[in-house]
Amino acid sequence: MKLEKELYKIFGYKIFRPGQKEVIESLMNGDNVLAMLPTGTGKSICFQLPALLLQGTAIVVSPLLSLMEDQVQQLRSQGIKKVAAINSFLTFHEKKMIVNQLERYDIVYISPESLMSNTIIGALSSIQISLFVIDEAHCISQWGHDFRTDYLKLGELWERLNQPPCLAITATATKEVQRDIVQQLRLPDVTTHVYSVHRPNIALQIENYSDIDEKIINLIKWVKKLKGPGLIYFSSRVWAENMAARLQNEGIHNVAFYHGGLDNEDRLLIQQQFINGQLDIVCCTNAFGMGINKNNVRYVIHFHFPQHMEAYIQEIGRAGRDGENSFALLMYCDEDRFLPLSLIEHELPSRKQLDGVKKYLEMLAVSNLLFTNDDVINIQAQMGLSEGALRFLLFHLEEQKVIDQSHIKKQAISNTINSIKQIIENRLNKKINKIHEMVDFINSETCRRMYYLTYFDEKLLEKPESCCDQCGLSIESYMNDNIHQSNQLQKLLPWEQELMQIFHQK
DNA sequence: CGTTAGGGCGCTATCGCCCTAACGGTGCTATAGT
Repeated sequence: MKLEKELYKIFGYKIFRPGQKEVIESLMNGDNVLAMLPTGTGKSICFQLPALLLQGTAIVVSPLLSLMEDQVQQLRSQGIKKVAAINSFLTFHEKKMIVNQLERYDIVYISPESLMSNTIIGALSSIQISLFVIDEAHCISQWGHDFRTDYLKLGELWERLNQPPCLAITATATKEVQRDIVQQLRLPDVTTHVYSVHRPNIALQIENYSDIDEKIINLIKWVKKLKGPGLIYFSSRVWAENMAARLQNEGIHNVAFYHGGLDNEDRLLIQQQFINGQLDIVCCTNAFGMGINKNNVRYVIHFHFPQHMEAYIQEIGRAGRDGENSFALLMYCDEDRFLPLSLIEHELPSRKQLDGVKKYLEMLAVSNLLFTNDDVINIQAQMGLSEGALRFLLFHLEEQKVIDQSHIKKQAISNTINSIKQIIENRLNKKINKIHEMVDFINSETCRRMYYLTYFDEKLLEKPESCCDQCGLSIESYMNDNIHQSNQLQKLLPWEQELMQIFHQK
């Protein structure tokens, strides 16, 4: 079959981008596939095209509501109508309508949380599933182990659905994350199509500052000089908001902030304004990024450094998708090291909270009481657990069968709590290690590009002309032309300026 | 680490100061009925 012909007929593209055809052919062949394709190479085509060609319904697990809505809308605008997203935007009635006739759809987008509902699983069991797709599959590894544990149940579900061809697709995953994805999904055989994370058109720079005030002053300097549009990453919401205001006070226009605390409407608005070019700069937390399809982002600044190399690569990778020269700047000062450590520690239940849970469960068990929804609420309130931590806890209590169909196994409580403590400790160690890797990268004195490629088990084959601060790069090409000129003029004395103007005839 | 919220205290205080503890980032869901 001529895949190119179908590609043209359905999507209007004449040729495949690197990797797309290979992935599609493997899927059409019935293989399970792990694919890592660079950002901006049209990852969704990899499953959309075979989903439309194959018999049955493709299930696409997607991490964000906005991603699902985006893709459904895009497909519909291309005349592909048999697509749907099952999520909380739907009314009960709408949801029921779709679930009752799932087989009529070619592609159904769904969150891992919705996917775990018994109604949905029941409906899925009775239809033919063409593909089981995990979009942004690094979420399994990055989020599944902590605050979105439903990601860890996908493997079991896939088995229950009789193992239809599975595609796990992402832009950024180390070898270790790739292994984790395959293991969590319980894929017995997998065909991997892994392409380079190398982004030659993004120049890398890291700067050290003695304290936070110096950093703020320099951020303002950089932002005034750099050619936009740009993204500035912070690791707290308050910082993102305050610096957006500060930049506006400095006379920089079209700046907004974005973080998970905004309501859906505002988030959508800012995304749209940034994509449409009405905003030049977004000060954001790591909430901003996935699903932002903007080609011409010229720079990404990290005011705070991300928690691991993968996140760094993901975030700087939002620059220069059009292939034009772009700039990634990381601003570091020593006191930054403590924030991520403390974030991590509050993420999972503490030992004290776990001891409290243990007491609570033993009390229920002694009285021969069932574990009800009220108990979930009580535990969360009494121990002061975040929602993420609570879900982490429930996931492991259920997985280790301390709580099984509302029954509590008294003999297992103590051991399980201990083993959860162990899991948390391992998890913390891993994450702290990742932060150290990040700080090592920042403090290293070798080529930045070679360093991160090595981290992803790749070799630097060809060094771009404008590489990194260690290899030397000419910053001028990333500057805002107008401001660059006026800065030069400002340094001149008035009579020099006049002379300049005469000679340049401006 | 830095910021902030909240409690205690002084002893002219429905105020102002100081100290301490807590927090800091990512997202999904809701199974009924006019």
